[in-house]
Amino acid sequence: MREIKLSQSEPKRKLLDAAEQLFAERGFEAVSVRDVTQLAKANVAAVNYHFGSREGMIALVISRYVTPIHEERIARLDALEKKWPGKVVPLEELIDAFVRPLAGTVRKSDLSEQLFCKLVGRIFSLQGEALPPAVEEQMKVSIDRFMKAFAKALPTVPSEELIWRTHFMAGGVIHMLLNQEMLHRLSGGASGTPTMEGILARFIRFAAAGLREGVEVEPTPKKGPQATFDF
Amino acid sequence: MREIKLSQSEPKRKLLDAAEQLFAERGFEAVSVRDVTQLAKANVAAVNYHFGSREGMIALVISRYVTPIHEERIARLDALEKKWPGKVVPLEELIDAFVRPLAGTVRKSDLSEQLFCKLVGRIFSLQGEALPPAVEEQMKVSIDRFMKAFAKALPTVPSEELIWRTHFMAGGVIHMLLNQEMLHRLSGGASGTPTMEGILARFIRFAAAGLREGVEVEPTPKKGPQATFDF
DNA sequence: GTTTGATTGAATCATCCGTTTGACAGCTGG
DNA sequence: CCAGCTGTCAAACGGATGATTCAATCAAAC
Repeated sequence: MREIKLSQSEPKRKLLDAAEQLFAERGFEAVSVRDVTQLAKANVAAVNYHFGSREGMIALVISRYVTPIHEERIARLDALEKKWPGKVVPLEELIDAFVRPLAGTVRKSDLSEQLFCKLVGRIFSLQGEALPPAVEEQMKVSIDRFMKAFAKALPTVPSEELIWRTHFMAGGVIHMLLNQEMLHRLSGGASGTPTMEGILARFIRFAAAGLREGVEVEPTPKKGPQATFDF
Repeated sequence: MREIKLSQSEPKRKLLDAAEQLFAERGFEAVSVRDVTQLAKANVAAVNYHFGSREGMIALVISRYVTPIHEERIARLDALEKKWPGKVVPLEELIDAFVRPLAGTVRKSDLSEQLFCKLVGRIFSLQGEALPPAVEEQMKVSIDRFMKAFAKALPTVPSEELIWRTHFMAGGVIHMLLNQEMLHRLSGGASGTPTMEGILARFIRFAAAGLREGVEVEPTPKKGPQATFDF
């Protein structure tokens, strides 16, 4: 009998959209409640009414981005381990599963691809400073699963070394997400394929080479650069 | 318009020291002039008197960090090119010359090593948002020189590819500088050598492998337009 | 000793911030 | 009809911020 409202009320969604856009453009700290409500054409009190506080709104924006990314990471990793039963998942495919969800595969809002990436980069560069506990927990879970997968794919790399290398890799993605626009602009026509797909392919090759530095390559027939989709 | 004196007076230096420490700990945006003057035990007006404005103080802090780093980068690159006259400078030595100045070789203040690195990371993650023009120019100069050196060391890597790879590398350093403390904490005893020297050695191996991914076979020298970008 | 210019100090300004309030409208179920 | 809930709104509150004012201080030059 009791009716449950599932749909987001219209102004609340407009607030979230405005907040996402402004956060992506300027960063969390540089956006005021009044900026958001002005862009959303809502009243100043709307933020505190709908989200409790400014921090609540930020936490909601963050979790709405991180959760789908986390779930897709896990799903892709599950799919990979099912695809290579018992065997070792190829490193490039692991990196792909780890990185691609950050690059806009899961689109929740109607932000442009660049703004989406920028916001994701900002979120993941926070690194436990002001992250909601639930979000931090999700991050830890994915990191843990992928670290184990990386360790299995690179059994000859000492675990301490692997920690640092994945750390460097993470920094590379975040920096790429945050500054791809600037790189496109400054490099003029020299940055080649400006599509996210091309950037991802480049990054995966770079990160894979760095991660497996020093491991002896068995006579496994290596194919050329792969920029393939799995699904 | 108030005249700004250039000579270092005692309270001015104390202001800069306090500002450096707070900026490193909390970030530029999260520090008010009152925080700085309180820590420096100076009057609130001192900031505006000595630096013209809060932004002027920030710009001075930034340039006092970036300029020595830039100069040492250039000096190390000059030394390398003199050490290998006519020859190709080994990639690892180039990366070392590029990265080591960021890690505290040049110490201007009495900040702890971690705070120094964190501040450097914060500065270089600004990426042309609020950087003083002179500082941005210095960055462009070093990037340009090192990009040419990298291109010479890796003649078979297409220039577009090289731009992206150096970009990934830059992200790795910045992330490492900003979050090394967190990594130490999260990895517990698993992160092995926590010394900056050890981290640098790890990073150089990682970055070198990523930069020269795919080189050893079939040298196809390619020439393309060179590009500069912030780092 | 007086003058002068550079600093410092306390108070104040105007503005912005996040949040709260209370009034008001629209709707719903009784 | 009217209670009661929900959402919106203008207005205001208390606080923090960067900047400014103006008198007081102080050391050196004259």
